[in-house]
Amino acid sequence: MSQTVDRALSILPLLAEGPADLGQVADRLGVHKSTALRLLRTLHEHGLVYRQSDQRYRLGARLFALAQEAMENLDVREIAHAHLVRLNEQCGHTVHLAVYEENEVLYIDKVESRYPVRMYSRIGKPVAITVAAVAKLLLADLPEHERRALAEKLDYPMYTPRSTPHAAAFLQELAAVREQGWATDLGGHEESINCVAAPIRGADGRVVAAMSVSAPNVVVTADELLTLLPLVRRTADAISGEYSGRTPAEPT
Amino acid sequence: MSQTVDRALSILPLLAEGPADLGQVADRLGVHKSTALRLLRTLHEHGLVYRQSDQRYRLGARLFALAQEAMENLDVREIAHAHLVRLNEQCGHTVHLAVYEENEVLYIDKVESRYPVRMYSRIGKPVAITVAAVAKLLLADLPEHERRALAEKLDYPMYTPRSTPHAAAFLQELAAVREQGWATDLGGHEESINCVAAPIRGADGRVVAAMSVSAPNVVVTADELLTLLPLVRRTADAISGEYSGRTPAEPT
DNA sequence: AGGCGCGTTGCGCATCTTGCAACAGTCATT
DNA sequence: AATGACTGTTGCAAGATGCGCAACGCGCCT
Repeated sequence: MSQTVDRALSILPLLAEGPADLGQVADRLGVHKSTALRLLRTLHEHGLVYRQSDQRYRLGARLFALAQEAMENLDVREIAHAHLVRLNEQCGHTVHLAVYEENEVLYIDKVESRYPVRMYSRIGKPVAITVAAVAKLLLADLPEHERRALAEKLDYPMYTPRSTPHAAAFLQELAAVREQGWATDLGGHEESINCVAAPIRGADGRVVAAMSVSAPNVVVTADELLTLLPLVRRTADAISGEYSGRTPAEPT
Repeated sequence: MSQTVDRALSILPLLAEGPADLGQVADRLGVHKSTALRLLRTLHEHGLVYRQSDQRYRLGARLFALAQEAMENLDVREIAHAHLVRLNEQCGHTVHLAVYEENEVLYIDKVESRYPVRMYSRIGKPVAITVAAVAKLLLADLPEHERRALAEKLDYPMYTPRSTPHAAAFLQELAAVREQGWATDLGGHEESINCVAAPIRGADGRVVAAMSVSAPNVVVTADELLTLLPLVRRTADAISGEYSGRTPAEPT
């Protein structure tokens, strides 16, 4: 809506792919070099862009700081963290917390497994939305039309033979998840990794976040992991209670 | 330099403090509501800003994704990661990788301790620049005038009695670090936590990153931690060699 | 030396942004 | 139920602001 800002912001994803010099930026924006220069300068002043020694531009440090601050300010995250740690102490596996936002599901907290074999994931990284257990819970709670629209729009990459293959299957899965109130991912993303997840609800019953426990086959079988379901659900409910203000946590 | 972009970007740190509604944003920017609205819309389209259910604005998901991508593209990080993991396997403690950029030092990678007691830190979080071992190494390598200017400008918070108290002491410490080629932080940030750090150098000998091993007193004493110094330095040198192209790592 | 490529600057024109004023919802109050 | 206050939203005209051009400076390679 605002041309100048629009152009300036378009630089960011472009630089996310890797460093670029002034000419490249100007070209890919379709503007004159002098224009690109002024935009980059402004971005630079705000620390969103960094000029490395070879004069090329990279994304800057303030971006990390911003993302960090933003994350710390999420109320769910703050409330949930202690519960996640406790759950990790009890079962030892990797625990994740995720939220849905604008067609994406992303991890906003994580407690690492205490077993030597760990799964790869990073806070802030968008989740494999068609297969992850937490994603299923978050999407299952969207209003009907929004859910359908999103499902149609998504790609369905076959990470493994057990990945969700297409929109129809996904919507069916979401319906089931919505019914049962919990979700799993059994080798749908990485062949040897299973997850169990439960929803965290706000005062109005809407799902505001989802949490999961993940573990590789080599540590526990899928069946063994499923025995943790009650524990996971109890933890999620405890967080829900505290988040919606029903259970006043210990004062801070 | 570009007014519109400047204003738009000023919204981000503002929202980082917490959600705000249109009026608040307009006020703090000192512009008309309609102006603020258009800026927010543009930010929204790019996903940098999210509109939560109560209509207030928050920082958006794409910000995380961008920060994430930016991090993944740092060459040092990519090269170093395997080495950090190996070091962690050997000593079991928390391993950090940090870089300097525009007056800040920030962690760009981390391998968690395998001991139950862990220190708190997060990738992307700015480091306590006046006390952290990695910060000392990175700043010690700055050109004389820049180093001095920065030292004068910094705050020197007394996290503990052993924190660096003022610029003079800091500059002296940096000189020593520069000489010996490694650095420590013995309880300068958290009373019970010690770190040993070593520099990673590019082909031209400049310090491009720094890595450290950290452990709380309850796990190993400072003296015991210091016995790891040779190992840390060897790891750092290995990364330096690979980064500067001298040691061609296994092909990707 | 010469030429090429890149980043940088000043400037006039036109565009895009701005603030206004009026409108449309939503909620609380009377 | 009607009133008022509040917030977010739209169309518009005036002019400040960002735009591309062309020329310059600089380092690098031939």
